[in-house]
Amino acid sequence: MPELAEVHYFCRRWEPGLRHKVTDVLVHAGKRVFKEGADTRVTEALTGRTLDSAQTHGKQMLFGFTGGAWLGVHLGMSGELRCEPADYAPQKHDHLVLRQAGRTLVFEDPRMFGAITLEETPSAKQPPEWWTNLPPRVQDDAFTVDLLGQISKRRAKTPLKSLLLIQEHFPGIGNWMADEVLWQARLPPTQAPGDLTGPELQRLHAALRHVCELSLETIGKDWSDPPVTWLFGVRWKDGGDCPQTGKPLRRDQVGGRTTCWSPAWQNRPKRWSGTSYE
DNA sequence: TCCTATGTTGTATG
DNA sequence: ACATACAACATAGG
Repeated sequence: MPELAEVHYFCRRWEPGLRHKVTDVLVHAGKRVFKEGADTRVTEALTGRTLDSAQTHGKQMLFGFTGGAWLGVHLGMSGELRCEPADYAPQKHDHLVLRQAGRTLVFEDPRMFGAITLEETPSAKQPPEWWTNLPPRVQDDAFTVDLLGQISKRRAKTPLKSLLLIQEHFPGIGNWMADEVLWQARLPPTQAPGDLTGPELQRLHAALRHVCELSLETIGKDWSDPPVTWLFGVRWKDGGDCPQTGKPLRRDQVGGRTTCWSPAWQNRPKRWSGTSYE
């Protein structure tokens, strides 16, 4: 499930635990989701500590605890965070469970493509370096059209769809959001980024911003659907029609990922070589 | 039974 | 060195 907006939603599931002490930690030790021995260190690091902060950056989450313990969470393909009653009985795929007096915070991940890291710093005000070194968010001021142009030049021939999935450049964009952005920007998924014109880069930038912001306000806030005018509502299975043209959507493999798009809508005007009206 | 899946990483290939 | 392609990971559901 989890892309930018879903990650934000799941992060908020743990917010009721803020300012409350962790009384007990239950771990499925040895599971692959735990990186660098986090499974053996997490109990001592978090028991008795208070959950102090919760934040997201793209698909990454960071939970800060008093005393400078930092739990990094990535949901992979099937991860979820939930807040359950204090007497909740952990299930098969609940690999990390934090007990508090009034509730139980749960990390569940059946497919185990997720990741849990644990790092200690001198204080709860000093996040780990990996966190402070993350690239600008798509929603940040630092994510400019100019930056998008630079990225597009550097990976000039990578299919646009594949480019948008590179977390180093577009943190939080996943398969459905990439399709949505391309559809809203009216650009074909196989488009070469290096050939994008100025106006097309502007459109791509605007669509990235819009899709991120609006999905955070809907899915990210309360799991409600984004506008029915989006591709989102019809992209999930075969047989859907383009909300703009009414014509059948196509599903192709692009860069190894299923890509839903509307050929008649996501096309570029023909141009004569050697002329430039942009 | 076979195919698909909202992700990432390591390896092979060009 | 660099970019791109693809298998692999583990599980559930259609």
